[in-house]
Amino acid sequence: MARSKASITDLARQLGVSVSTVSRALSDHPSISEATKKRVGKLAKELHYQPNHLAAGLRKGRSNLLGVMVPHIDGHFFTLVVKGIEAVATKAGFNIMICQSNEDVAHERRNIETLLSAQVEGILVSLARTTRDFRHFEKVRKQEIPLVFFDRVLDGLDVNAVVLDDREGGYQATRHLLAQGCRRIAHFAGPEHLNIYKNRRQGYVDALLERGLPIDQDLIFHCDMTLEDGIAGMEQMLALPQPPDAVFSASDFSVVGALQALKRRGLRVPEDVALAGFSNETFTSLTEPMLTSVDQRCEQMGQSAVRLFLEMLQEQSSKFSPRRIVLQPDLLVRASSLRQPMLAGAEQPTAETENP
Amino acid sequence: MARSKASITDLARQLGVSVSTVSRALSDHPSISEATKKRVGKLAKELHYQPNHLAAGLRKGRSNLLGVMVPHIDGHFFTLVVKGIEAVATKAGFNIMICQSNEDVAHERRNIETLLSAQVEGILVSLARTTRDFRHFEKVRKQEIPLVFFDRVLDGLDVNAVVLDDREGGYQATRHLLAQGCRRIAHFAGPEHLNIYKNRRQGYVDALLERGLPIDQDLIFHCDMTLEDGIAGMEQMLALPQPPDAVFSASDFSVVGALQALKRRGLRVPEDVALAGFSNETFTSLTEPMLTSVDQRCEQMGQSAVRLFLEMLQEQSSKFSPRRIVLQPDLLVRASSLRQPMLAGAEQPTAETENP
DNA sequence: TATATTTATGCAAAGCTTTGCATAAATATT
DNA sequence: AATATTTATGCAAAGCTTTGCATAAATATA
Repeated sequence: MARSKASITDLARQLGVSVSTVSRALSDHPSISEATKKRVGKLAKELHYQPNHLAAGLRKGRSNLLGVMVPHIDGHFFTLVVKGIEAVATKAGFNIMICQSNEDVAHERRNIETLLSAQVEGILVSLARTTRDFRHFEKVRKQEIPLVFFDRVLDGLDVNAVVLDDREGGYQATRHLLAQGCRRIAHFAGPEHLNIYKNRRQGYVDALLERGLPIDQDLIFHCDMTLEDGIAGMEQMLALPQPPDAVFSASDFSVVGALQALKRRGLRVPEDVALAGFSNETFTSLTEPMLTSVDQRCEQMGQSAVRLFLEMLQEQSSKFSPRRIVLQPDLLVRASSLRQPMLAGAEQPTAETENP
Repeated sequence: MARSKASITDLARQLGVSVSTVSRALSDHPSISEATKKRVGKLAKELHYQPNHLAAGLRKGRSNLLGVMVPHIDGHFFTLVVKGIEAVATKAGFNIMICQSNEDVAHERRNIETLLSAQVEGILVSLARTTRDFRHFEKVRKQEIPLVFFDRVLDGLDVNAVVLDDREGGYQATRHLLAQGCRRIAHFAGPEHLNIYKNRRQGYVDALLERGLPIDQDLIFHCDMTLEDGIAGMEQMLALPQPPDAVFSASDFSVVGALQALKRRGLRVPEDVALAGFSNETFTSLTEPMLTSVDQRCEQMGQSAVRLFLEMLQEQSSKFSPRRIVLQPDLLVRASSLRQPMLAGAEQPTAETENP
């Protein structure tokens, strides 16, 4: 019947009261009598009244929108981050508007425009791989809109960010392998211009040095972290006069490659070569043996990003002290690296096994 | 300097022209002189003017927002669908607002409210597992807002939807196994109240019957499709007096379980038992052997859903003829089911190998 | 030169809410 | 009974754009 959209004005007219009364009644304002509140509520339901957020947002200067930009939605990591973002944002009364940069700066620029136009109250962003230029974020700052980076940030930039302690992840994984008795530990390293890979390698190096072990460049294999790269890397390692007894890979994909290469050669994991990866991808629990990996706290990263945004919102943008939240990785020890049976439930391999 | 937000009014004042002129200049209206357009454009850039979509949307009655609701964002399938949605929606000038129902009807109801309040111009939704009641969608229809379901739809409901032909997927997979010479084909079936699983099983049944083979209930294992279920199912099958020579599982997860169980027993895949799964999960290309699986055309599903929405938008909601788009699955043949070496590039196993 | 046409701009309303201030009615205070 | 207080409601502006209609200026036509 009633073709569409009833507005607050319609309600007012039908009830013979003013629009302000209706507005206040709907938002449960104390100076409206219970009686009218009920009448208004009843009619609202009957007419399927739907508050118009656009109008309200316009008037109040608040959109209740939170913009999110990721390089791409697919893939394990960003998906989970977005899940975390959605959860917290929703709870705080925000709707999230999502877009992908497709790893492309031009896209990124355009998306920022769009988000700003949509009057988002904040922007959470993980940079495209190629982004080096930051002018498009200037505008955001000019408009004093809270901006939070997550995972991918340019080093040295004084911005709000939540990142994983990748170095620590690499460090823990390597230390764990050492604790398992491995002494020639190889590393599959990713593109060094991405800080995440640089840091993971640094953790690996730190752990070895701490133990007084040399850094053997032959044991470091640089690649793009694909499964195929993993196979190639493993084969290269096995061809060495003194092959490694463990591999810490900066990616789960390449560690699967290593696993396949080893199996093909009839070598046993972890007895002959122990394996550890990074990211805790779904499939790490599906291989045989299951793969030890470093969990990146994806959901928590999303949650922290939103919380940071909410805090900034509180502070009225007056205090301008960029914070950086560093999340601690979580080493998940599984069969691929377990040479010495552990006590049940022990997921922190470091502390107690520290001394030789 | 200029603390924040310049509006069209500010531009008008500073230029000594009216707001309407500025508005038209910005939208490149033909009746504005090039000269003023340039002046306006210049100042707009200087002041970092940002059009306010809320205000524009309010005035035009168009929000350029498209609502999307999925049961959960994580996981292979929905992630890819969302990716597809985002791509097409963005191209059509829409921003997407995303929310999760967490497989919970109450959540779903609330989300619908939120999306409607946000004045979305359409809603794409995949139902929560538990949804049986549809009153919350009534409101959407009342407001004549285009509503498109994808993947999960209640049967018999006369709504716009884009779904996969799950029966065909099961049918093709089974037919392929038959063509590979398998004759005792087991099936791991999912919860029957979900039409996707029911249909996949139906495809399996149809293929067998077509070939004149009996449906052996001992060969059908009902479960929740986890990896563990797959192990259990496989072991149960192997204990039969006459074990199967192939398994078609309605999920990739349980087929990995089957693979593990087989390996543990020292049985070869595909020589002793051929395997095929469903969903083309990432890890299907990471196992050894790689797993044959049915691709669900996730991205295409998202794209189709948006296109359907756009069409409805065109038709002014006058013509009310719910359409249903049925996507054809794509059987990806990999080593786990390949007993007879195929010609390179042949991904359709049916047609040419039809007759015994 | 007066009239018709074109070109460029302005006025003001509308879209839906929210909200400060004012007002009317009802109740409490003396 | 007159005044003060409380309670409930209304008026009108504001938030930023868009747009139909009107108008002024400039150009073309007769």
